Amino acid sequence: MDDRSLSDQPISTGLQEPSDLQLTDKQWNILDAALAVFTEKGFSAATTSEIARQAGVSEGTIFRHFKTKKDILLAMLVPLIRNTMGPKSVNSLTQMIVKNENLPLREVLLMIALERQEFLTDNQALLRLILTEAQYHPELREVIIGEVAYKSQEQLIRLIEQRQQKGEIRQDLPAWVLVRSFFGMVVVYMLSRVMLTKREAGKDNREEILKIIDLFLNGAAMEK
Amino acid sequence: MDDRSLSDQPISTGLQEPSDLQLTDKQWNILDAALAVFTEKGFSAATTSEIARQAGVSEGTIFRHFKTKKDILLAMLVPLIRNTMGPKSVNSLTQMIVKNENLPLREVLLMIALERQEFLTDNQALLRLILTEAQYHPELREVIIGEVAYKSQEQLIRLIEQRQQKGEIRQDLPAWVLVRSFFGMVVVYMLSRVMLTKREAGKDNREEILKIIDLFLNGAAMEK
Amino acid sequence: MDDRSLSDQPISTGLQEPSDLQLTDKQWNILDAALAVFTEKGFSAATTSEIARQAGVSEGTIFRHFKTKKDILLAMLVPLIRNTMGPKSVNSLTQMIVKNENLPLREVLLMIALERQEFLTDNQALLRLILTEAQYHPELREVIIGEVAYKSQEQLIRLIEQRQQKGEIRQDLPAWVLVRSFFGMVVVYMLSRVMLTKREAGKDNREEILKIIDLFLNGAAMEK
Amino acid sequence: MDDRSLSDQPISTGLQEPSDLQLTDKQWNILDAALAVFTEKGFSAATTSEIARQAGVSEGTIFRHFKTKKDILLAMLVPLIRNTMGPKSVNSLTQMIVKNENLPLREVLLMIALERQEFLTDNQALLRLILTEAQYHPELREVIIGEVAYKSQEQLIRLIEQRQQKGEIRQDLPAWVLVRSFFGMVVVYMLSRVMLTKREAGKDNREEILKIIDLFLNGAAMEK
DNA sequence: CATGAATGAGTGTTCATTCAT
DNA sequence: GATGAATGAACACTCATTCAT
Repeated sequence: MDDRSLSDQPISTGLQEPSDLQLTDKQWNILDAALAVFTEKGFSAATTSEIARQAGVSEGTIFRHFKTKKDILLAMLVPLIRNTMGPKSVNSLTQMIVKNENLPLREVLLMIALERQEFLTDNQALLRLILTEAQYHPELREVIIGEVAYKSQEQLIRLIEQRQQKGEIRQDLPAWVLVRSFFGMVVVYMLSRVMLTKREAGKDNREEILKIIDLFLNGAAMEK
Repeated sequence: MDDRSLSDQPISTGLQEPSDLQLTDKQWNILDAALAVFTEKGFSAATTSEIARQAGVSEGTIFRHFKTKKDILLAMLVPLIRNTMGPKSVNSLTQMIVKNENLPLREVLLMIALERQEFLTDNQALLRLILTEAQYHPELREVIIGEVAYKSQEQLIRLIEQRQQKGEIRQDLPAWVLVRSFFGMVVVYMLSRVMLTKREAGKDNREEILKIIDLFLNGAAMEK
Repeated sequence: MDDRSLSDQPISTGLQEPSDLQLTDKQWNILDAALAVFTEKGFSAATTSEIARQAGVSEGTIFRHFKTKKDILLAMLVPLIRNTMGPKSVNSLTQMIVKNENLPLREVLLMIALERQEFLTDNQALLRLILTEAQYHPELREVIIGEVAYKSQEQLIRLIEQRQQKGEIRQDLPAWVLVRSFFGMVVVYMLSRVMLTKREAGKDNREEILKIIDLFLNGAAMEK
Repeated sequence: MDDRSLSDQPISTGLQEPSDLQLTDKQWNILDAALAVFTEKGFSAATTSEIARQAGVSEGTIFRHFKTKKDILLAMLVPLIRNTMGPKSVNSLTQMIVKNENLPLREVLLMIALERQEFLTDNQALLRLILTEAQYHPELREVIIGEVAYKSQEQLIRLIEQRQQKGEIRQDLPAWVLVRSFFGMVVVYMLSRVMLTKREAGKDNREEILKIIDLFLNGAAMEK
């Protein structure tokens, strides 16, 4: 599975409908090529000529549609985040939370974790690009925080508060502490899995995730 | 607070003693300037001419001391990680763990978290550079994993296993799950604090960290 | 007489028809300038910036057409040798030999010598460049030997063997000894003429060449 | 046999006696290294730092003794030619001519050719350097012509005229035509031997040279 | 006198951007 | 609108030459 092509990536479906964003076929070709080249080399080491070649257009054409190289990056990433990655993340969270209001929290957290894991695996290269370039392009940083981080956190906070009201969850800790902690536990586990191991991606790690959820719910201390 | 200059950064103290690494004053100047420029622009977008200007030397001088631009990066980062960042992290962990064997775990975890927080705050820009460039330079990746990540994790695992034997900590979860989870909770909290807020760095957040530790030890679930 | 510009040089007529070699005007300009600069300074001391200036193009343009400086040299010299210098030499020899089968050898040798002299005079600077750079570029060396030296020698051997069969020429010496010797006599005479004297090129030296041919045919020894 | 080191080369013996030329040990080291580097890379592609390294001195020292890189070249080549190569060539010719006044010309020419061949073989790289750089440095050109070419030719002319007076050699051709022709025959034979073949240097080619001398003396034409 | 670190102009080469066609 | 040749400033890197020690 090639996670470098917008057309093959789950995340890119939003862009496949050009009318959505008033993008012509040609512009879409360019952004698709840009995604591939930027993710492989990084923004700075990528060249517009390679993007042009991969897009099957001339270099001149690129600059007819996008004023600068930076514009290509932002024109590609910002809508991707705003229209696809953000909504997709938020909606899937919302649905899982709403649909499963009566499921044990443990089950819901597992679903969320597995879904996040799939997302991270499928979009590894893209996420790496986004996080790297966010350092140098504040526009990007703001979109990520505003459209993905903040909104996702909101949904998780909703979940936690829901369960706090139900009495399933401690009420003496602010919801955001619980949310960020859970997120941190899961993400660090996933990253270490991706970075440190060569285990094939398919291997089922549901058991390991369940251990983390158990830890989150019941704590590390010996039960009194 | 300028966290871009080696001379102002705690982490760089190891390098400030040139004899340690056989670095001349001039070489040190260059690496100091390189840190500033690489940190600001990233490796690829940084130019040797700007490094030269900031170091107050000619461009030729840079290449008398370092064969390529990439060599500058690695000559700066690898010793920094290997000789300073790594040992510093590992030793402070080791000491805190050994010295406080009889302190409640909660206290030890607080000390560790606060110390990590200080480290992260003081070396923010440097850490960002290291993690970004680790993507493109496997040498760097290996040093980080080998000299910092792996060794630090080992110390924390020692701590957890010590407390498991004492019966303070559950024994039905592998130590590494506990370690990575705690690490994830704390780091994501700190990162969100750094990225999302404008609160001045000085503000005491001991209370918040204690909440996270409470969560880690006692879990999110309502006590039965 | 400017023997440094392709456009003024007989040898370059083949290149002046760009279609022959798929060379655009601009590429031809660059190669023309390259010939001038390489000839004047030698390959190593010539700079691409001077070639650009003389070609009336920007330095970037040069590298759009030729990947490296060495490529410029070879793109200029190899076709010149292969398509122009080589065929021209070989064909004119062949024609002189075939057309004048019944002329006395003395007359044929004179024609050949005069033609070689004209060639050498017209292409002095170019020949000097080729022979100099052949030391450092084996590709060039091979082309010269294969396309000019070997093929020209073959024609002369044909002539000699033809005359040996007719009984005009001694048969107790191998043809190649006769050929290389004649060639050596003539070339050294011409080089010394070019290098050592200030006589204008136009001066008729037919008498002197005839003496050399006489020597070649009849030997230096007093007739018995 | 390393023909790149002055100390191993017949030609360099003249320079081994520093007092001859007021050269200190250090200067001699530099020139020795310069010879090696210049012959390998050519003047332009050679670097002063490599010369310094091979000479075992610092780069600064080089420029204390020789104002510019070009000065090194000329300081090395000009005395080499003037004091060693020239005299050696001329003297050996003179001796062979004077000592063997009564030997058949054929024998004398053979001795001369063999001696020239040895010289050329022993000093191949040096000769290539000299001829190449003579193009760009008129000082060099003048020394070669004045100290070697002209003086050597004079000796050969003396030989020829001696034999003309004895009635061994035709008197209807100017001596210089005979000399240059003989020289051309022999040199082109030797060059083609060096350039075109891989036969080991040691192989005896006395027979082939004798054929050339036979040709020179008796001519190519069938004897009437 | 010797050193070698420092220099800075210059090298071949790249690349984002422009613009005539 | 699309092209791709042309640009020229910038790039990483080199090297003959200088000069403080």
